[in-house]
Amino acid sequence: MKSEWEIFAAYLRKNGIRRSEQRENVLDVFLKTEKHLTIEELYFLSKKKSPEIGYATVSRAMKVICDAGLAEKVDFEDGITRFEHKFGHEHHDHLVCVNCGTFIEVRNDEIEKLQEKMAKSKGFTIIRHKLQLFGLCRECQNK
Amino acid sequence: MKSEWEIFAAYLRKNGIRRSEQRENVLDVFLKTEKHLTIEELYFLSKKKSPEIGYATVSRAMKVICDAGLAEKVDFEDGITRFEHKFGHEHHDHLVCVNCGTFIEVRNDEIEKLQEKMAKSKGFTIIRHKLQLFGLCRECQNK
DNA sequence: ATACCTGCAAATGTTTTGCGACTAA
DNA sequence: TTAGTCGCAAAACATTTGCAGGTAT
Repeated sequence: MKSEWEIFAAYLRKNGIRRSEQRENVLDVFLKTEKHLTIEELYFLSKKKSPEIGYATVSRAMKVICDAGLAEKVDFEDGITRFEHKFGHEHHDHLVCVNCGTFIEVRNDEIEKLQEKMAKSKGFTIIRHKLQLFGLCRECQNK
Repeated sequence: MKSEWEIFAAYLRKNGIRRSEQRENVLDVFLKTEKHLTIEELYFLSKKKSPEIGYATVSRAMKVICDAGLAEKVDFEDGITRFEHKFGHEHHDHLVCVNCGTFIEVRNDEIEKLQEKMAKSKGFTIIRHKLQLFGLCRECQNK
């Protein structure tokens, strides 16, 4: 199985995109952090390796990384875009706590099947979907 | 059963918010349009009744209208916020065509139940949820 | 050499906020 | 009278784009 880096290299080659230290540092930071990072967080973490890096470069790097299929944007409706790992992670939905902001990734095949069925009955072909459950996590309920 | 206007009036009274022609015109436009309107659309439509109205006033009015439980923000990930009717409309999900932008409102009780179950198993209490299925509608598939 | 890439600053695009004037209650 | 509202312009906010100089291939 190909690693993220191999996929990235192949994507760059195929699209005539050059290698660059900054972009690779952004990817490295992204891959090493098992958390949904914002561009701002990626920016500050990348600064440790590339102190001169600009916000725009991080933004551009994440676009390439998303296009390469390694990352995906997530929007929890708080106005900030986060990125989650895509490669090697099967599709999942999110349970988001509206109080503390923590979230859990969940998956339910039965729901996925029903979605497919529902779309088909309306003549739609689903390309992707987004299911977010907003509520209170166990801890926040007990406060 | 209370009408939207009665609910609105009650909400204003309860929260010490005054009546205003502009706000009522925005609400009137919103209620009379069975479509997911953007602030910009609401702004232009409201201008017909209140030519001097400002964008900010429409934005502020929609906030009050949402708070009163009559409208709800919808985000189809195209960067523009739309508003849909909430009062007297039961919860539903959206099937959105990524090609032409049209959408259908759908509802599936079985999915709702499974969501509840899934959340409960993780200790979450759901307050609201959002399910969006992005794909191609019948017409766009045949092109 | 030639595109691609970079950091910076400026631009973008949508929505919100500050302000002095206005007005409903 | 007085606190909520208004329209306008400016601010806010996250992200993107233009540009002139730098760099991988």
